[in-house]
Amino acid sequence: MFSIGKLGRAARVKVPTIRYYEQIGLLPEPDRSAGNQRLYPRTALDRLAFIRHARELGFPLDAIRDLLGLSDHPDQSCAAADAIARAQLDAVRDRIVRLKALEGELERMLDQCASGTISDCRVIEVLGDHANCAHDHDGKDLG
Amino acid sequence: MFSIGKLGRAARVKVPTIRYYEQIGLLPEPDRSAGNQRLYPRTALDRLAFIRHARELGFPLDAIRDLLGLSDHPDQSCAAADAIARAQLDAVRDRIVRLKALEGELERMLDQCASGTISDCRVIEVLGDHANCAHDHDGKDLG
DNA sequence: TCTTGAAGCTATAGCCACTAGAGCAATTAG
DNA sequence: CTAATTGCTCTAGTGGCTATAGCTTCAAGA
Repeated sequence: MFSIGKLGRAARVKVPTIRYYEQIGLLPEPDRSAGNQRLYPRTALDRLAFIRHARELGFPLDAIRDLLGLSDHPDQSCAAADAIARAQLDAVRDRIVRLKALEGELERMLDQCASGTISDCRVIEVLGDHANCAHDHDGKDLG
Repeated sequence: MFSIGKLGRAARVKVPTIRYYEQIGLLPEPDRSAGNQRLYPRTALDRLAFIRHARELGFPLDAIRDLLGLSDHPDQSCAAADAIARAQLDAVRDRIVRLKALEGELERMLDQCASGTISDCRVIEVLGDHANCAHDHDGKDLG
């Protein structure tokens, strides 16, 4: 049995994050010690490591909830898990495309800056006038 | 003079967002009509367009606040504006690198999925065991 | 056994940049 | 004049945590 701190170190997840996952129902409520402290079985480590790894791959917690549900039913088809991962891959690719457009725009803007005064600063000017831009940009990647 | 709705349409910014920008001090409080409705001068459109464009380029509102402050002082050096834009470019490049690593990991995971049952699903397995991974990933791009 | 410090507990608030909704007042088009 | 649209304020919610306050429990050393 692990304390929450040991579990957190083992899975490399911060203690408040574990409590948060419990609060939103991603981790089951564990038993408590006589002094009301959480005591986790070994299986909690697997589940938490799964969550952490999926988070590192950018899956939102809702998708992780689904994946955890699937992993509890080993006999079913993995088509659903595949679909979730594929959606995540699509989302990641989408963000890369948009960020590359932003990168190009910022590069262009900075290339034109002659480091003079604000009044002839291309950075400020470009920001003030969309017509200076090469692309459209839709601002959906501003986390 | 614009109503808030006309201003929003002109700058392509949603009305509640304009009120939010006012609330956090990014836009000055405008005069009101006899019936307490906001009335904006033409200059508000420039300022709002500037904000929207900077947001589309991924600048956080705090950086935009600084840029707006700079654009109000056209005689100063544009070095500060340049630095803000450069920091934003660095941040964008950083996110692209991390997202590409995630993309590769997800691709590998999906390539290995033979579409069988959950019990031999590589997607679930890879998520459960970090040792299957090619890279480290640090989970800092999960917005 | 006592003590001290680390680790645990709950509850609340904050982060970013909005978005949604309730319930009402003002304006505008027909 | 009426009905539709737009506006107003206020509150709460989003995602995924993180931080703080004020308390209790536990583990290790003297």
